[in-house]
Amino acid sequence: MNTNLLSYIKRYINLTEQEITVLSEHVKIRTYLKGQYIVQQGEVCKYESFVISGCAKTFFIDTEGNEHVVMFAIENWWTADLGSFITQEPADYNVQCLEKTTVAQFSHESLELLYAQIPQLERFFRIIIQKAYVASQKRIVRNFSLTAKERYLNFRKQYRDIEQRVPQYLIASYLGITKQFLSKIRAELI
Amino acid sequence: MNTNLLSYIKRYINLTEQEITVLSEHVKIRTYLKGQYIVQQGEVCKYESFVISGCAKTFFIDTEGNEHVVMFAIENWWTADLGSFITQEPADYNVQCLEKTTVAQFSHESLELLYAQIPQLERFFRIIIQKAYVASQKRIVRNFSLTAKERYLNFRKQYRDIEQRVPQYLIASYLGITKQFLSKIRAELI
DNA sequence: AAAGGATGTTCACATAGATTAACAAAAAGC
DNA sequence: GCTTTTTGTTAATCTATGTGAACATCCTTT
Repeated sequence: MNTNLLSYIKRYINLTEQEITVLSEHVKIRTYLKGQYIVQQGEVCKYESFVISGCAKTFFIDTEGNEHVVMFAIENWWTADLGSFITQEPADYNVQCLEKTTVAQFSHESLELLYAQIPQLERFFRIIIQKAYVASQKRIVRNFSLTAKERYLNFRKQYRDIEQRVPQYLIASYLGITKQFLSKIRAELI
Repeated sequence: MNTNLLSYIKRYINLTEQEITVLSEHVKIRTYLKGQYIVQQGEVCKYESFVISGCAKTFFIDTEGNEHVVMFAIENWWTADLGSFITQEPADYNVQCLEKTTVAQFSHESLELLYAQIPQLERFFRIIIQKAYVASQKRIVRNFSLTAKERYLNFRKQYRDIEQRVPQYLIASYLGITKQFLSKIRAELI
């Protein structure tokens, strides 16, 4: 059983040795190379993935063929197309690795089995999702009430570790602006 | 025990008669008049509220004093400042009734007690929040990839029942545009 | 070291949507 | 029924951000 994942789970719930064993039997560790896809738009999202090491972006291609970055995931973050995972219908998003990335994966069937065998996991995932939901709402609010420059500064403050690792044009996409405009903002800040 | 709430919960989990009794002991039914606040920015959000009848808006006032509508809630929707409810810290948002509104409320303490006594509720709220999270992510995506007109059309299609009940300028605020620009879009559509 | 691709910058011009202000229409109060 | 308040519209002007194209850097790979 991966220690990163285990200590992450233990922040929220307590598990017995036996439960940990059950859990570990249903988690699959997998490593993807830079550029590989964990989830592909149009295919069913098979796993919820916990990032052990590396970095991935979630994005989609709109009707005009433009790429939009929805989120990034680094160590100790979860990534998936949750809508697709829940309903087992085709994904709206892609998840692609920006570096060599190792993840711990839960399949849909495994997770349902685990919920039945370790009811505490319902609590664990409820808490995780609650936090993600709150963060998501805050992002909506920021997008409406802040300028591009303010959003960029906020991003830098909140995700400095991500900012160091991913190219500017992906950050621009995440912020909902063009790379040229981000470049202009960065120039102004010096 | 309110029938709306009960049948809503039964869509996701099965409860015994005894569990329903426990549940009903911890739910408070309350009616607010038009204009009253269920949650106030700056105060701790005491309840998660399930709307039985009526309509409410969630909004916040930014540093320039402008109001931004974050979401609406009508029959069978939940409303709260979830971030504040979870952490029991001051709320970022207001929830104000747009009509006379009756809600079923769960306090933080009640809910923790209920989770302990009816573990299935963890599952129920996990599922609810997962759906809310997915919807929230989709909204972020729409805000980035669609024009104001497209967002308005999408809103009309998805929330026709809300569109009928709330003034245009609140819809404009929800969409992140001015009421004047929404008016222009509406004129174009005829 | 040269060549090629990925990434970042600058600038001129275009546009979606904001702002201000005036007015129209509908709803609520008296 | 008339007045006041709330809600919705129109139009002129302004601004934040997008678009396209050219160029500059910086990694890779050979």
